[in-house]
Amino acid sequence: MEYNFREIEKKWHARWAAMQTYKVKEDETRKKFYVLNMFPYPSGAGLHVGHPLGYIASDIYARYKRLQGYNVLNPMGYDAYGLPAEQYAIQTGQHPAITTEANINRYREQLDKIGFSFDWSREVRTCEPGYYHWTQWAFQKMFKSFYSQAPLSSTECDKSTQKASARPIEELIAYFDKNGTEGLESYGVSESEELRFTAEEWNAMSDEEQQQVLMNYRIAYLGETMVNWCPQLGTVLANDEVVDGVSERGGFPVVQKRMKQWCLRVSAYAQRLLDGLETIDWTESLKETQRNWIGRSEGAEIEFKVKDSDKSFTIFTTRADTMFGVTFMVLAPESELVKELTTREQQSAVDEYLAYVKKRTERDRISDRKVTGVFSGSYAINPFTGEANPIWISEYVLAGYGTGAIMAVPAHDSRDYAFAKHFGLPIVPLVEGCDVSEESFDAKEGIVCNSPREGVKPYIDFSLNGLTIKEAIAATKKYVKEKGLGRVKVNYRLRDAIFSRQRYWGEPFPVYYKNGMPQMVPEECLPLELPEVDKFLPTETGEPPLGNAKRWAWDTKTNSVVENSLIDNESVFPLELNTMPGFAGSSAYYLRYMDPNNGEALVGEKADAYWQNVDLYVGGSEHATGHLIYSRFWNKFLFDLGVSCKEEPFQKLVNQGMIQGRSNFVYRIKDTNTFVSLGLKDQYDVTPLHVDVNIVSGDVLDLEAFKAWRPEYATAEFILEDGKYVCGWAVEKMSKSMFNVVNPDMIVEKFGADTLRLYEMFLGPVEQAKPWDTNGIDGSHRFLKKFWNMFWTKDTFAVTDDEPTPAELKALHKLIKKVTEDIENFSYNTAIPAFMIATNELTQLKCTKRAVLEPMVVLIAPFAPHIAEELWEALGHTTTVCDAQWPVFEEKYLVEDTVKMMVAFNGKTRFGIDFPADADNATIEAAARGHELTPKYLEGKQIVKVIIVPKRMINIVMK
RNA sequence: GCCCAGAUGGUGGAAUUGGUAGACACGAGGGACUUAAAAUCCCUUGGCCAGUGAUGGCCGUACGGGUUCGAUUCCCGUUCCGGGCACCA
Repeated sequence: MEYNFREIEKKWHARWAAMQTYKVKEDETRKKFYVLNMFPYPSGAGLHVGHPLGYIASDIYARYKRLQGYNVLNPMGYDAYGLPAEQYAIQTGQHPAITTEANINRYREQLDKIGFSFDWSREVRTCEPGYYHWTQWAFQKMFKSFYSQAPLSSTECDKSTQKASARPIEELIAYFDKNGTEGLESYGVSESEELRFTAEEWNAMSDEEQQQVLMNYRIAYLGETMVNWCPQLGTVLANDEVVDGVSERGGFPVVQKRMKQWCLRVSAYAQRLLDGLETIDWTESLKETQRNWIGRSEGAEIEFKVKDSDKSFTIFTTRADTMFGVTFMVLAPESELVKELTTREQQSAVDEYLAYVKKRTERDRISDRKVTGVFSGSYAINPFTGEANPIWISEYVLAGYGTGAIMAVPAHDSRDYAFAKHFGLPIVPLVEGCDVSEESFDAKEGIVCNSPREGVKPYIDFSLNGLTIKEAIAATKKYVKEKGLGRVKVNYRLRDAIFSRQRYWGEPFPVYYKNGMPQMVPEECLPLELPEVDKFLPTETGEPPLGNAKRWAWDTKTNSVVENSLIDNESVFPLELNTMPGFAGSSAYYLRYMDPNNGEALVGEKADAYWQNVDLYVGGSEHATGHLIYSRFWNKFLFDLGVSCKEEPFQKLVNQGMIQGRSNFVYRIKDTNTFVSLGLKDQYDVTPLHVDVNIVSGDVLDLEAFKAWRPEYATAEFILEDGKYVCGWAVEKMSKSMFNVVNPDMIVEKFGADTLRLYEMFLGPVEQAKPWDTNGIDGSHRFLKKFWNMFWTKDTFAVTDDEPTPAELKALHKLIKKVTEDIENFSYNTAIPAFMIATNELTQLKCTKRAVLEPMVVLIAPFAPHIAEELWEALGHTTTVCDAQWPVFEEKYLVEDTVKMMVAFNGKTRFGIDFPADADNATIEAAARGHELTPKYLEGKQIVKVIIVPKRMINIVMK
């Protein structure tokens, strides 16, 4: 019987669908296992062979766990909101929903061909109201929450034992009613800026004023901050969406702009996001990337008074030990202090500088890092030395980090050093023996000196001289705290996430505006559905695309969406025109899969308690500082609310490597239509041109297909070598423009899904980036044919019930051991060779025993499910192979026949003779010592020592 | 600049936690079958040297050292490639 993969695969796809083989239900009697892929954005280009890599890897694991008896959740869905569909809509007028739907259908068709064990009954799409209901709901919950280290009701003594958590905003309001902000800092309440008011002042505020104040504390808040504005995309972007100063999508320039936007107080969770990394099983490099992104730094905030003024300001430093080396101060240009501290004489110079800074884009700042700055005219008094230091303004200080102001210590900070050299400011070294004539000494090592300097009358009774830097940092912090000069502070690089996008194709905010203040659409009215618009571009007045919607106003009487024309700001109010960013919908989708059709909650308590969190998450590492931070934040928030029972959403994470394209080239002789083969190209002046890899086979060009490929090549002529045209090749990103995209459909059509699955796994470690090379696929296909042929003699099914021989059982159990270990370790690329070896061995043994072949079918089922099903059925089973039991490895079948003796002498190691395997170590050692069994070339030499090494080898060292 | 991960044949990659480096596959070469092709099967395939031959010897896991009877594996230094962060005070 021939291995007819086309029929087999078609048959089982139909049967799996009809039997709902992969549908799962919560089952208290079985242990759960949750496998998840990062859900795809359905792009118009469809899948290429790189996409399914992670899906195949996780599918193998899911099927394996299922065969081990676990109740496996393996869902799939679509991250359906996104820029490409909207850009396409702008160009063509086609509604993004239609484009997205079409793309999803195409994705589904392609995915189905590969034979995944997804439970499609749990499919989610982020753009469907039933789904984004819960995205909107979570946003509202964040609006209605604030964050603190301890409950505001807790007393002084139990504060430290309380947990940091999101809490209802009512708790904060009650506190303000009673205390104002008095004592608030001791609860560690997260805030945008530090506010001070009394209970009387609070109670005297108007409702709007109070709402304004609460924005300072809400986890989802409307904040006026510097944002990354991308004019070409017409929207703001989050930090992780900006790469090298240009937008991640499209590569358009990004400028800094002060705008009022919805933000999420991700920074409140910075410490928990950092701590949580210790509890999860991710790669070290990914954790490191997140640690860098969170960027914790411990330091001190120290207050500096302004000379001849009652003003003062605070700086942040991690080098409190360098207080005696401060020679000037620097403010960020965007700092509010600039206005306050600029003197009349310097006003015009400062204005000029601010204008210069404003017109520079992020990209300019990165590419052209020159030293710029301007003197403000004011001086600050160093609280340690009493010296007056000039206050400068420079773009090298960032407004968004620390306090937007620094103390400059040019001797020990390279940036301050460059600035001091450029503007001729003094440099005072503080470390014994350091040379600061050419560059600053930034290392945190050495012995402190000049603190205070000799001959300078110390302003305060304090000296750091003779201490190590570390000791000096600690001593200074302690002193600063005791004397009330400042406080110990931890800063994080992680910023709050900008949550508004000036776009159409995203979740609408369930928010309307009354007197300019945002109000939440009542929870029971969710979801607030995305309205229809005529145009997907911004309005003429520059409003976001939702400004084009005719029906986009909120009637508080009927609690419904009504025509804009009815807006009276009495009972009908304008709705929010921004939409949510891409990461909104992807931040909690793993929870929705647990209970996708629940109309009452994001996830029901029972479903959440059963599935808990994702055991194995597979996806690309490009989400390290985006999705994987946001969804950890989102989940922690839901954990605080009691919605999610686990603080970390993804226990183990595997990053699949990108599959790169392998491009092919033809070489055209300049100014001709003649193409020369690779080996002869150096004899001519040639231009390499990309050629479609689909008309090249084994680097040999199909000449007819090439002529037909493009009209201009119809008359092409060729200079061949050995009668063939050989193409050059290179590894590049897989992309349409390089003509190196390989479509999985074509592979499936030609070789079958099982071959594709096997080959993708065989290509190399899942985590590693590797080039796709279709040439090697024959090997995987040949293997499946061999595997199939073990079961058949001509057209009869050859499996017998005879007792297997020890050699056959050994081959089988070697395989069970290897495959089980390799799946657990995610190293499928080494499991597949084991199958090939076992198949060859058993074929040579002419093994047709059911006791051997049946477990083989189960072993291969995760990798090649279609062929496994077909053989399983042929073996007489009425249930699918998915209900089989994973074979159990038994050591007793693996006994080696012999034990080797290794002999080391004269600096070389040699293998000696074999002992019977059942000889025990002592016998072998005694025999070796007695010289009875040593080979003849060791005659007369003396045994120095005998070492027993793993694998039961005996190592004898001779002299 | 800082942090992380790497470097093995013509190619993708193996090597159980220090124990016969190059599994397995591709490619290449040779052969069998065939009118021919496809398919299938068999042999060779890291380099150098010796031998008619079975075979034997030397070198070899980016480079230079070290530890060890023994190092792709552990340690120190260097080079190169990839990834992350980067005026974050």
